[in-house]
Amino acid sequence: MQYQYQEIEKKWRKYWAENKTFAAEDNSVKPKYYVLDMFPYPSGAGLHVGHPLGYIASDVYARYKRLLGFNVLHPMGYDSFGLPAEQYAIQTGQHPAITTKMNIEGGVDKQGNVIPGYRNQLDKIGFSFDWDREVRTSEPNYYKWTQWIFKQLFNSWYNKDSDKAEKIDTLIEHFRTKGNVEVNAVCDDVAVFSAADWNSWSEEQQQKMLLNYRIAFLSDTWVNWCPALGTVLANDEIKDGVSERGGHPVEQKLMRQWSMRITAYAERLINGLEGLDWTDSVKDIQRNWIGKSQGAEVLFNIHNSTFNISVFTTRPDTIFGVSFMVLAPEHELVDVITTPEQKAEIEAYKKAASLKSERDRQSDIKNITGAFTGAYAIHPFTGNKIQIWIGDYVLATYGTGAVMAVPCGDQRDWDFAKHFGIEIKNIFKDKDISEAAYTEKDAIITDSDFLNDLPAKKAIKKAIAEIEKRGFGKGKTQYRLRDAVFSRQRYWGEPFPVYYKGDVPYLIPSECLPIELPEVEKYLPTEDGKPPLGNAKSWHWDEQNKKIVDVPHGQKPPSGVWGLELNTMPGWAGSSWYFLRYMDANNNNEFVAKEKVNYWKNVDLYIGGAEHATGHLLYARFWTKFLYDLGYIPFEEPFQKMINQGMIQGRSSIVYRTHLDISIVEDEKLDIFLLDFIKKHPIFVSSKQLDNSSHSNFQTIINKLRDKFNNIHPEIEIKDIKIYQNFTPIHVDISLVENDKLDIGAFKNWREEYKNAEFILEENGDYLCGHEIEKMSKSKYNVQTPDELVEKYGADTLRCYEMFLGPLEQHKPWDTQGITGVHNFLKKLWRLFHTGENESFYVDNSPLSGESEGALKSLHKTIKKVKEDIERFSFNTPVSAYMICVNELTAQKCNKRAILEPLLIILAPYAPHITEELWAKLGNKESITYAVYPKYNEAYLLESNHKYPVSFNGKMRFILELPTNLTAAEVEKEVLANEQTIKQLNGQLPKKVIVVPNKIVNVVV
RNA sequence: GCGGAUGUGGUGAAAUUGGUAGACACGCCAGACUUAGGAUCUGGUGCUUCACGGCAUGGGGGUUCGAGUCCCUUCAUCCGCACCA
Repeated sequence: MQYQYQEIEKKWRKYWAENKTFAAEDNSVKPKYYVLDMFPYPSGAGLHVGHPLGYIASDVYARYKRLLGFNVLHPMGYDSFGLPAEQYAIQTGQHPAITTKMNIEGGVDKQGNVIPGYRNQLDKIGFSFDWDREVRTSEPNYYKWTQWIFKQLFNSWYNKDSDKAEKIDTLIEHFRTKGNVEVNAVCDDVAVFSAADWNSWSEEQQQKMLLNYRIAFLSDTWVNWCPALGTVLANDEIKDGVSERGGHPVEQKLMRQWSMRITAYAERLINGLEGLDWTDSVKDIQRNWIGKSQGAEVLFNIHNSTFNISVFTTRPDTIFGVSFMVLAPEHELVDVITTPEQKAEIEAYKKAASLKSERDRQSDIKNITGAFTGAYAIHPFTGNKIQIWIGDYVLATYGTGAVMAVPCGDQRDWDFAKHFGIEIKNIFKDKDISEAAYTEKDAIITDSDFLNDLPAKKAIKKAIAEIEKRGFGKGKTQYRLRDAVFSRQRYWGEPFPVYYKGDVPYLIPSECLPIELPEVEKYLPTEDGKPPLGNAKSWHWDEQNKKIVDVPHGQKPPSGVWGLELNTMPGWAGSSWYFLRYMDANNNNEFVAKEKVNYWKNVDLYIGGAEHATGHLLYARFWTKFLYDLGYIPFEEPFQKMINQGMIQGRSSIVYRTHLDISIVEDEKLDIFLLDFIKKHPIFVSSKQLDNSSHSNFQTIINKLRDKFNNIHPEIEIKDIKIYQNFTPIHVDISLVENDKLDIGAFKNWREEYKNAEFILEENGDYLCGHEIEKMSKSKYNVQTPDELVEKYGADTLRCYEMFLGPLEQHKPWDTQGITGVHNFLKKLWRLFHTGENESFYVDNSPLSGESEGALKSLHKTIKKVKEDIERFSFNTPVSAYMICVNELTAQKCNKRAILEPLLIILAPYAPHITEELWAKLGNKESITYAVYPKYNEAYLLESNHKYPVSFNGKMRFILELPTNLTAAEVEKEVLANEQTIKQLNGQLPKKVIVVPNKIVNVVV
């Protein structure tokens, strides 16, 4: 009986779905294990073989854990809000909800394209997802809770004293009784106020003050505005100065926006990384992104002015080396301090700087520019007057937007000083600063009053202490991380549960959630530039009746009715907490029930791409810490262990096109026929013949085409005919190619213009394509879908092959050729169970006898190897181990149930369908999913002899088989007595003999 | 510039604590069986040499009886950050 993978796989997928085989238990005495894949965005293009790579690995692990007796949570869902569906909606008018649904469930889109549907594609691969827990971020019953979490963020502030988020009520109480004097909060700059002040304020004034403290807050901020997408973008959504999606330019714009005070968590986000089992690379990217630096904030008075300039420095020890100051051109004091004589120059510089885009400013770093304000600061220690400059190497958005320039210790300051001829004072003992600044921290400070003779480390401490003592500054930690902009001017996202009285935001009561996305006529901004929700008919809140009401455009709402928020939430809102929802996906009363989150806790294994390092992974950690602070969940880090799978690159096939080169006896009118003929007869040269124009086929084709041309145009006399020796590489659809061999017939039908193509072939008559490794994309015709492979080889083959390809984390090219090897392995496995007459199912049920020693050894070696490999997340090596085992058992003609049955269990995580089938054929009534992973027995692996490789000076010369129970001395004796040794020594005396028992022997001569 | 990762046959790769480099596959070569095969099976296959042997884990150096593995140095590719004071 043949291995009928199509039928088998269909049968078991049906069985699993009907029996809910993979449903996780919420109340179980079993230990829990939570395996999660990164949330996919369901795009219309569907999956290619790169996407399921991580899913297969996590599925193998999930199934493996079940065999070990764990209660495994392995869910899947969709991050279904997002730009592509909305862009499509703008183009076609189709509601993004419809597109999104189709992308998940399949169908035919408006342009007639068949959309395979994510779910259909996933199902074919045999994943053990618990589909009853599926979530979609764009479903109201999901985003209800995203809105609810937003409300918690709005209703919280960050208390630095307790170092956690607290309910805003505690803050209000504090304001009411004590004002804000003793409040130690992460907040915007606010003036001091008393309890009396607070109590005297109007509701509006109080609300506005609270916005300075809330963790979700509304403020006027400089945002990255992307005109092409019509929305603001977060820093992590911008790559190289353009939008990550679509590559559109981005500009800075001052807008009133929702933000999240993620900066409050900067320190905890850095510290929390320590205990995580993530790659150093992703941890570093996050540390880098948060960008912690420690130093001091120092105030410099301005000569003849009441103003002062605050600077942040990481090197307060070099304060005696300050020889000038530089402000960012946007610094608020620039206009105030500039002297009348310098006004013109400063204005010109400011203008020039403002015209430069962020990108130009970055790319133009070699060009040193700046202008002198004419003003002077007073050095706080020496009292010296120091020049104040402006320069665009100082960023307005970092620190205080001003620096104290120490040219001897900072290269940028040094360059600036050199360029403008400003004094460079050396405060480092015995260091030469004539060619460049000395930026190492190992120099001894000199010429610096109380810091003299101290190394940098000690001097920094002493300088800060002195600065604080004298009251013109303090030690400070600065972060590069910015608060995250949380509004998007788009339609397809979560609506905010917010309405406005004037410009003060108020929350919709929790019992009224979700606030569902309204219908709009078009998905573009309104004519007066408001976000798409401005097009909605019903988008006002009736406070009294607690419902959304219709207020016609241009009309003033009646009293008690207020406009709702027009922005929507960004993509990362829904994905920042989805892993919690899987624990309790259908709960209508809570975002997750306490007892469930207490049982499941955090994700144990998280698999996905490394590209989310600064976005999703940071935001999800932030929200997790926040929910922990408020006591909703019992852990602070969402993803304990993470593996970042590598990208699977495409392997493009290339054909080489050229054409005839004909010259005729001149007749201009006929040129058009000639060109047409040439165009209709493209010539493709097989890749190995490119340098071989002497190939007889070249002449054959020339002759053939000449005859053909003469037939059509006998009146035209050909002067010369040859093949143009310049070959254009063209991507050809990989479905027309197998093992680099082109299916010529299919190729001719692929494109109308190739119908009459001619081919210069290899000797054996094949057309061989060239190939290139590049990203999988439609335009390169190199996309390999899992569906095709499942069709051709089965899901088990695909699963094993994707794992077999190489280490999960590594980037690797897709090569379909190798898949047959894995397919053959499964066929061989099948044959082990079909040794009866006419290859019918047969296994030997009799107990093992002496001659099964080899089989036992093969089996137990494999049990051990596979277990160890999976546990260290080496997903590729177990496949080889299975192959070796099946090869050995085949050679031994083993058909014993006692051997084959455990083999099925250990293989089940990789090849679930075929193992279920054979497991059932063995007479088992329950799914193999919950079988017990076999214990490996060391005794079967013990050998009586060991084959010692015998080396001379480290070079292996021969193998000597000796009993394993010999001592090192006995082994040495045996080796030295061996005639091959005597031959190798050739009369020389061995200096030393190294014997590692049951490993190696090395003779030193 | 800073930080991280990766370099092993024609290809994907393996070698878990330093101990036979190239397991397992693909591809290729030869053979068997077939009307045929993109089916199945057997054997061979790092490079070099007629051979004994020699050379091989990006390059150079070191530690060691022994290095793909540890240390130093250098090169290449990829990723992240980049006037962050």
